[in-house]
Amino acid sequence: MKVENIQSLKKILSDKGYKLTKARENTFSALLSPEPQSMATLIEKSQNKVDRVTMYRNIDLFEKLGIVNRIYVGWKYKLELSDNFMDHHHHLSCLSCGKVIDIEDEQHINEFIKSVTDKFSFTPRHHQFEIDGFCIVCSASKKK
Amino acid sequence: MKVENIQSLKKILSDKGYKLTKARENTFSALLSPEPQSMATLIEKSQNKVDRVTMYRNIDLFEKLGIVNRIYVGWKYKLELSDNFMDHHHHLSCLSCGKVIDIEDEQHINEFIKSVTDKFSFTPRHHQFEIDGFCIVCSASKKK
DNA sequence: CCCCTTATTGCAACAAAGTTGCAATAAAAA
DNA sequence: TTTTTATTGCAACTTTGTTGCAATAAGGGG
Repeated sequence: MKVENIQSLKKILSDKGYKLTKARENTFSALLSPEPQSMATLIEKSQNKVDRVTMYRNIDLFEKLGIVNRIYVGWKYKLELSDNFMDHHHHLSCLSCGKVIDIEDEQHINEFIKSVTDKFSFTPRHHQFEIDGFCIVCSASKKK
Repeated sequence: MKVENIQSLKKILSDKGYKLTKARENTFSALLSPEPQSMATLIEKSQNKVDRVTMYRNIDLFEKLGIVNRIYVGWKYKLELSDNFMDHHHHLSCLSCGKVIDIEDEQHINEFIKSVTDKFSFTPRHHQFEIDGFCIVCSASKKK
């Protein structure tokens, strides 16, 4: 469900009976970024182009259409354009200082996902694997 | 970091220089439940025993101490008492209708976790594995 | 190209969720 | 019991997300 440009966005929308509007084009533009972004950031980037409420509604729609992923980092969620068939985020998150460490390694994971989704006839869009705990620094220190 | 009773709660707190207070006892009581609960539920359960703000502060503290886990289900987080060494939640979440399907199967996962956390000298507290996509019903239907 | 239908937008108003500063209070240590 | 220091509750505020509705703009059909 990767969106390459405005035309492919239009196709995805119209296939489901939705319209391509200026607000949706701008929503899409705001999403272009190498990093996942918070809702607040998207809203700010689109100041006086897209209304706050419309932004919420379109992000919801995009998510249902598989155009964007909502991922959790620490306590908050962020948004990003879907990229490949299966986007993913694997990280370690420190409960104390909030540091986030990204991890790679997919092999085991991919088999696991396939076996599970097949079992429920579930169509995966993206996945997220988070381990919460304490980083090497915070494991040692006493308070805070 | 499992808390068995008020005495073990007191020990965990005082070991780090925190005090055991009535508010914290009540926060702990509210957390007792077979199911993860939302912040709103905890606040409501403790009506006129613990102030809203204090509840937020103590839940934050408990999380840092590893007494509670914050888990994401669909779009919102819920809270639960830590139970074992490694709590976990694995589920499929439908982006369209919001249905959540729990999955078990740990084997691959556990090795994976160990290899990764060892590598970063990270002390795991709990983990969560979520696959977002479309359930068998929503994969078929056209809109919404 | 214009008209018509219907989805979509922006606005205003509201509801929910989370945060901050501070004076009063209650643990725990002495 | 007194003293010290963390913790609480309150009030006020910020941020985040939602709802209803009238005005507007896509896009399909003639």
